Amino acid sequence: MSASLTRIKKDFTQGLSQISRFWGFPKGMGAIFAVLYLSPTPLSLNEIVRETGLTKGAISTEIRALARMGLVHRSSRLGDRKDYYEAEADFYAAIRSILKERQNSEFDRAIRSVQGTLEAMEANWVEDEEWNFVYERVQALQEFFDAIDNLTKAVVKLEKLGFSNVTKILSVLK
Amino acid sequence: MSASLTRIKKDFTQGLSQISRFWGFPKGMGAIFAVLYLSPTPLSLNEIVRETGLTKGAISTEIRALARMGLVHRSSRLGDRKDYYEAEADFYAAIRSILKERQNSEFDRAIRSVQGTLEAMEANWVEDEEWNFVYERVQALQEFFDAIDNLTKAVVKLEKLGFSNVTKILSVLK
DNA sequence: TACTACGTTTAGTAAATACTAAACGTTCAT
DNA sequence: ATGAACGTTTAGTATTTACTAAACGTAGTA
Repeated sequence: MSASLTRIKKDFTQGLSQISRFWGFPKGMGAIFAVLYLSPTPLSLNEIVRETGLTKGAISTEIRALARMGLVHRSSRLGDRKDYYEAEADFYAAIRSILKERQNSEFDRAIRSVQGTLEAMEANWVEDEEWNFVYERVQALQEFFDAIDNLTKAVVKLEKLGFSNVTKILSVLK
Repeated sequence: MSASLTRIKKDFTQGLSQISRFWGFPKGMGAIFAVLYLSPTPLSLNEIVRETGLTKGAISTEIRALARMGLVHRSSRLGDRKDYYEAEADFYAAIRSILKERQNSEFDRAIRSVQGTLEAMEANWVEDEEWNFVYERVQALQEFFDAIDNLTKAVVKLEKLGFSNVTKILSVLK
């Protein structure tokens, strides 16, 4: 591999690390994805260790998260005990996968607690100005969450969220 | 204020704190927003201190971030040195505001670094199989980022991203 | 002028998170 | 069976982030 290619890869990896951190993920996660994304062939765990400088343990746990999000895929070869990982190169597929994963997450638990607040108020109603105000506000938030939820569900259901769909959306929003 | 209303507010605040953390923000930020969101009247900094249990300093810095995102608004009253804060109740407006804010963020810097990688490769081209592969991958990522960027720009430009627009999008995606 | 009621900044602390090093269990080869 | 090459788990550490307490600057008030 040429010297400049090594440098290119390093820069790119650093860029993705920052993006990863921006979205609240460990920067190592971005680095792992970057290394896999730029590799023409699937890599073993130890190869990722070599490329990223992280330890096996860290990679083991973080790559599981990446796999759960559908950003990397694990595969194994016959007669080879190593696991191999490769990056998902279709980002639209990845988005759908991430949204799907999100459904089971802590986020939805919190959203359901808002729903719960609403139900608790209805079950034990108090006729009071402030009570009314609070109820309306909580209800508005819940409706907003519902809209978002429907949107993500629609996206997840698409067989393919491709370029064409994005442009379709863009045209509607014009 | 009735005892049960206090409890309702506390539960709700806790829920928003978790949602805040999920999105990578301090949980205090969610708590501050929740308190303002459920308050019929704008609150002063010291009132927020009382409601959240956080200190002035923390609230001062975090509320500035909230204001930058357009999630709260600061106002002042004549003959009153206190600042008053109220929550933005229109979440669609808030989303647009957040996306706008994002433009100047660390995220865009990182994205531009991907663009930079691409340009560096073009400026110093090497005819090589792996070089080609890497170039195509980086290019694909950059195109993806562009699509996202256009999407957010379109949303920001809408005079109002309301419920109706969301349903419009939903119908296109069907 | 000094005093008070503010919001902000700063310096230090507590808490959460990412990561390392090493022990562990499993599978396959000898 | 023993050992080597794996991925995983765990316990501890380093780093980052959120937060507190207190000093500070400013503007209005007496």
